[in-house]
Amino acid sequence: MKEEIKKEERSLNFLEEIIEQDLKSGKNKQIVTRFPPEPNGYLHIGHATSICLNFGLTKKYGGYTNLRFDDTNPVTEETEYVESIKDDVRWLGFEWKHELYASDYFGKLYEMAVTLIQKGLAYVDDSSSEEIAAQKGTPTHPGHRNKYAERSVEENLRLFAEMKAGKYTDGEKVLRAKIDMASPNMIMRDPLLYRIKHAHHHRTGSIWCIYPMYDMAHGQSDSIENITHSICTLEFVPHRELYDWCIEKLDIFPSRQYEFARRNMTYTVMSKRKLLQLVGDRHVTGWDDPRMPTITGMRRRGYTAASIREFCDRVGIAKRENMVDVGLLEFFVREDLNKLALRRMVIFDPLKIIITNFPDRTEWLPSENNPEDPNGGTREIPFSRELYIERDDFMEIPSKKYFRLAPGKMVRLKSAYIITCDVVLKDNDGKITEVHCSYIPESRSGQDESGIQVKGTLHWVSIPQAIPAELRLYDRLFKVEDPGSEAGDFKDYINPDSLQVIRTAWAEPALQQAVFEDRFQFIRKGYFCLDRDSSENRLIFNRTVGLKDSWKAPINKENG
RNA sequence: UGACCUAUGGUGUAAUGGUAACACAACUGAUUUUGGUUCAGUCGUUUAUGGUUCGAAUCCAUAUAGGUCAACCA
Repeated sequence: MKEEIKKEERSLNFLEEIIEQDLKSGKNKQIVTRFPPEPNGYLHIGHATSICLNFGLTKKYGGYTNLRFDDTNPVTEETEYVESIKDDVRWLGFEWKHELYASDYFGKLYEMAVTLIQKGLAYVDDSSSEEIAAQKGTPTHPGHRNKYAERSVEENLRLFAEMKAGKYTDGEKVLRAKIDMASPNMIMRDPLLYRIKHAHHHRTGSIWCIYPMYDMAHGQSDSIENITHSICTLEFVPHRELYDWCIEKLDIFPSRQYEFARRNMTYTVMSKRKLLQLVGDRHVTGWDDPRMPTITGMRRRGYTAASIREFCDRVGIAKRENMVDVGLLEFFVREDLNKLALRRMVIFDPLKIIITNFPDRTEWLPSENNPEDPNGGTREIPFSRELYIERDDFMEIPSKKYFRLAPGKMVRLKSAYIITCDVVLKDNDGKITEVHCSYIPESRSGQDESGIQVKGTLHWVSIPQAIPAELRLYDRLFKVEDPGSEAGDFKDYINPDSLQVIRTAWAEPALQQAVFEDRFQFIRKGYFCLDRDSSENRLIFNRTVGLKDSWKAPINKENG
């Protein structure tokens, strides 16, 4: 019985366990987390994991999550990114309690630095960055202090004030914590706290010319906001010692840092630097290129927010390095889209069919919008003498398990009639130009009295009413699972066929009414959405993901 | 010749000293007016070696492998 109860519950991840303990022990009355992006790039699927984690935790346990921009480096940060990040978080379906900026705390952080100086725990160093690096030692050899570490509190106070006042040039002086130059943790070897940058800041303008480093800003900001659980990725593990040191020495609210492993995914790259290169070198059309692992790219490609959330929740988090198969992400989109996508018929590569015994008129046939949705309703689709089917849905000499059209064989046209192939017409090169078929009038969909059972059902469009559309078929951006770990430049592994454009596909007329919010399943082909490049008289669809395809063509490779 | 983090099916994540499990993938079969969906089933897992224990994926030791740290980035 105990086992049955256990099965019902989803097991807790390590952060949920910590939180439940903290709540139970009374250490925290409510949970406060933050999502702390640096506004210097666009959010990607890895950030989505962090967003879902941070917001999900406070939603589950009560409390709230702040959106805090970690904007302590004015030279790389821009307002453009702030807006895109807010837009992406909102689109994902989360609401932050407060919109905050580390730059909001520049005054307080300055005061904290002064406090450290007064306690003899920080000093102004005139060394160059090269000198500081050299004095730092190596992981296996301790570093050593220089003469600047001996400066008096008064002198440090004066110099730091002068740094703030703009008396010195960039790089001339820095403020360092006075901790331990022999620490086995390199981060603790008198880390830099403040540096001089005469640069325009996207929010504070030119008020400041000194800016705090990450370690002087992040934990302190957490503390100011009473963040209870400060969740970050594994590369910050060594920083935790310094994070705790600052909190202890400054005697401020004890936020605690916890680390989880960042999310990696096959056939893509996730680092901002690499993503920026792809955009900068024009390997993709922009941050929102549907092949990008960015939130905005995935959104344009047709991914739903719900599917991304589901992906993040069900893949889970832990502390070990991971490489999630992109197929898992695709599974969650298909799962969501299958429930809500409107079924439509589109011919990618047309083959003309003449129904020789069908009169010269148009018959409108109802077809369900979504077999998974009982309330989905139907639409009318035109049927006529001249139709298009997919070229690869016909084979002159069919292989054994070919269910589709072939000479003398019967197939059902989806929502219409059963047809038989009678004659195949070819041009001088032997290419099939046209196939003549006859239909079985009693086999009309929904009122079939023919009694004929066919193995295959094809999608089709009526030529006179067909509307042209451009299709953009996306494939993985890279040819290898982990481009970052391959020899040479990761860009050498870009998949040259990651975008296949079909200039003119033929769509059923209902697609003329497509709007951006619509999600479609082009029957037997895949899930599609309208691209924002579309215009009044030009429809462009992005393939979000193909349908799962268990059909293996025996001879010719096929089915894009 | 350092410190820290991590090792569970092909992938991701559980099992919190008591029968190694879930999802994806793969493979069978059934259903199907989408070779989709759905349903049923199959496949396959504790890095190694010692130790503690009635009992170890779990605790301990050693080894091995992978990752992180020597930015005036975050």
